[in-house]
Amino acid sequence: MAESKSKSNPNPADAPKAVVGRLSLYLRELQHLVRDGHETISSTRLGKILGFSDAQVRKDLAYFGQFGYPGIGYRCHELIHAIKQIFGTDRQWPVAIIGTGNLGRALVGYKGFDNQGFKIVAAFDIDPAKVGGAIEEAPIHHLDDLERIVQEKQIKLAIIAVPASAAQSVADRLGASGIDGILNFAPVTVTAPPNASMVGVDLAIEMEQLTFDVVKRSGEKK
Amino acid sequence: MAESKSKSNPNPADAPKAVVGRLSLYLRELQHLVRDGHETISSTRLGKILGFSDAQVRKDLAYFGQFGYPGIGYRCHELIHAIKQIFGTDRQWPVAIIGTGNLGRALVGYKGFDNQGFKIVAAFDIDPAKVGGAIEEAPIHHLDDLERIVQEKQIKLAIIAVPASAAQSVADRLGASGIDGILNFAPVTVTAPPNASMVGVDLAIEMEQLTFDVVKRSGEKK
DNA sequence: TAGATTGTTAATCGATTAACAATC
DNA sequence: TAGATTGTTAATCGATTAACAATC
Repeated sequence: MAESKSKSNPNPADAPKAVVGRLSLYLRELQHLVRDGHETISSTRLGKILGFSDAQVRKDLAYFGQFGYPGIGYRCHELIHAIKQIFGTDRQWPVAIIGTGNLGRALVGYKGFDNQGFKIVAAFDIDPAKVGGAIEEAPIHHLDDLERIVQEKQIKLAIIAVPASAAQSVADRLGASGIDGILNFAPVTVTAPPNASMVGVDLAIEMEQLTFDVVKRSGEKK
Repeated sequence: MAESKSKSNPNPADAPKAVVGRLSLYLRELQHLVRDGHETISSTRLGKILGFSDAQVRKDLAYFGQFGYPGIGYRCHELIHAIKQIFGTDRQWPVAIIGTGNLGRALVGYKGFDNQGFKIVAAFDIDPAKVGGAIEEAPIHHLDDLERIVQEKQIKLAIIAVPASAAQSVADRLGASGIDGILNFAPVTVTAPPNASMVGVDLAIEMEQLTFDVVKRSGEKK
């Protein structure tokens, strides 16, 4: 019954996936702009850099609030702060990683996570030779200790970097441990546990998207 | 003037990006289905597994041809073959990787690439201590030898795994060397060289997409 | 034949773009 | 004030869904 919002005030939760994806690109670009000494940026310029229209930039941001100044544009620092709040990355999230093969180890050491608000605080494996060790600062625990460590360290996010065959069962265990979000690198369709969100990244699929474009071009140019 | 195609025959090159993305998911799922012994699959079942409608599956595939059998569904093997042809991954693509840090090394060893038609045949770095070595089977060359090796090994695809600050200049050099497609892991906006396609993967951005969902949910549930 | 399922058309839905009054 | 630029509405464009004749 507390229905008082102005009619034309899109709700952030209604933002389409595509908009949220671009929001990340805006944030990344704004951070580069600040490093280059820019105080403000217009929707036209920001769009040009990223290959979007000025209208799209403004519309996208309008889902989340009114951040701009007519005649001026957007103040970079201010907008960065606002977007980080939207993503929840104005604070640091402790993250668990499951699987310490090539990819898992590389992800633990990936500096881009730290910079953007993610800190990998624990790794898990089932190989007794690895358990007890550590990668960078993160201790490697046995997967059987997942629930305990997740509780102790208040971990809400996890990264799956195990073979495809193990991915679903790991996802289920993560759900049972109370994890809220899972980033899945295993190249397989995994059903998200109830109450958890999931994002999948398949590296071979990204390559396929590329070859499709390359093959398409070579067909046209012939 | 050889304009004889039936009017309702969508051109593969017209397929929206979203459709091509799902095509990769269909391929991946079909491969799993074959491994599980399935001969055929209906659009309804395939859609259900991936969370799409039956109509969407059929419409997506229709961009590329008529692959189904009314009353039967799609023959898995046949459809896999057709999709691989569309992506050009019915043959093996030699791939170069630039940057042999944590991520670069992990990508060279990533088995998912081999399985899907990509073989990393050369790595590049500018660190004299690394040049001359090798990762798995791939020799590490100096970046200055890029053009020569690309020609010799007929490399068409490259992966950028260098720091953000170096990404654009590496992309430019790749373009100058005649590379057709670039998969960029550096967390920065990179402009594709003329005549080359580019796909970007930003791992921190994928995590952000996840936290957005997690934050959204926690807001709703309160 | 009856049942299953496709490919395609038309209807619906959603996202992007264009335009402009309001604002600094 | 004149110039720049926003937020928002309406118009356009594109993608998804529903429905169904055709087919096995």
